[in-house]
Amino acid sequence: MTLPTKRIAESTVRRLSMYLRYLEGLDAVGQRTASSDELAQLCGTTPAQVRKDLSFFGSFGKRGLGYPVHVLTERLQEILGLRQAWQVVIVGAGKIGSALAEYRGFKQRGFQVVGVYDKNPEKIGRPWGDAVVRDMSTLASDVTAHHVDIAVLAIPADDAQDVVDQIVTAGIRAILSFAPTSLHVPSHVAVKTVNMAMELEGLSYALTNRGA
Amino acid sequence: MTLPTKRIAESTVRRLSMYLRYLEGLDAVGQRTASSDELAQLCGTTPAQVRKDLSFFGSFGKRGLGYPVHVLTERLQEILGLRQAWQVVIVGAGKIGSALAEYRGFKQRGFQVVGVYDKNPEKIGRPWGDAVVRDMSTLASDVTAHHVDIAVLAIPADDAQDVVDQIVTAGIRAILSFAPTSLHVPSHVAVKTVNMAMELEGLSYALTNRGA
DNA sequence: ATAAGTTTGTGAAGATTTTCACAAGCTCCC
DNA sequence: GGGAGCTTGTGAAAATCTTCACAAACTTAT
Repeated sequence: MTLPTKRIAESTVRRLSMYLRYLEGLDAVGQRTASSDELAQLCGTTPAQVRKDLSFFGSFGKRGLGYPVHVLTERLQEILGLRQAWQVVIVGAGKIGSALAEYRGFKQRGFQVVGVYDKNPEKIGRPWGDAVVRDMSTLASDVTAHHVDIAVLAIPADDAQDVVDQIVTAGIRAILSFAPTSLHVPSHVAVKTVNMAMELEGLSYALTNRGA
Repeated sequence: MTLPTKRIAESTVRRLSMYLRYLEGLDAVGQRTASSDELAQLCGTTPAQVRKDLSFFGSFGKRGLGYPVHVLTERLQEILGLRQAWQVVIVGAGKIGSALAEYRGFKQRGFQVVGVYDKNPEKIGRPWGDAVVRDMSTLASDVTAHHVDIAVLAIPADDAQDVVDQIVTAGIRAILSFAPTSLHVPSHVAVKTVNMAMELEGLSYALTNRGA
């Protein structure tokens, strides 16, 4: 069904995700079609970029009219793999993991939190959202037993690689890390890192060198 | 002092930030020099990339030896604008803002939280870290009065553009947004957006299309 | 002092991503 | 039904970013 002949750039996938967000909004208010120009303005990109991105996956639009909102919404969900449920564990029962689990769009889009883990004895056993914080020592075996797809790492940088090695061995397939460190994984495991310090430092750079 | 003749790519700046993180670590344990190869392995990039990135700002290394850790650390801090204090406000007194303010590297690198804002009357006036949550209606005037440099937005997508417009008018120069929406600002304002949903969807895409 | 062994700095080549530009196709109105 | 007016889809061009490859320069050993 989804058969992009070439490898799709990460930047393209990020934009697809953004198109989807706005298309869902347009669909909700009953708008039937949207042009590449309209999508581009909403997403802060260019019409040509929108058309090119979508063209990798087929031709959905009608010339003279634009793209059918509802159809394209479903197609993007399919392309992005959002029409199925993913099993997610959150590692680190702190503020970040909590913020993520709280975010309504999270569950809505098929990301099911099946476990929360921490190594701090004071946190283990405590209720946490719908779940209970479990001992990190059971993480690896749980990942294997429940076929967990994605692990969200919200733990200190120094602990991150060790946990990654464990869950990779246990069969994890994707990792979203908030630890400010680079992670080494085999090539079949997908990794994204969100590094807040890096973003802030990017702003600091921009403020410092704005004239140049 | 810092005079990169060309515009520096955002990806380069992100890597500089990462080099700095590891260099600080090496410096702390007393290592005197580091080769491009060592830095590349730590950061998950290539030696050529490291050398190219650093070469934009001058030649810091010694052939046959590598880069002087301490000198390069200071130079990168300077380049990234981290040898001065930035005034930061956090908008939205929720989990994300709290996680950020809690992060020790935050203050350590010169990002001073001078105010936390929320529009929820139940939160206004409550203690929050070292500060007290203030009414969002005072945000704009505070930004102007205290020459705030950076605003961290941890609020719902629907509220984001409105707040952005206010603080831009009030003189903000940089924004780090966690709201899952694109923001429109004049070109003299720097913006970074961290979109967790987008990252997760990127992983979903990778899981779905891993074979291709 | 010399030779052997490293490692930087950097033009040039290569790869990737974005933008351009326009033919082809669709709608709507008269 | 035909023409005016939009909008897509897409090769090709342009821009951007990464990798290559090697001379130059430094260290260390002898």
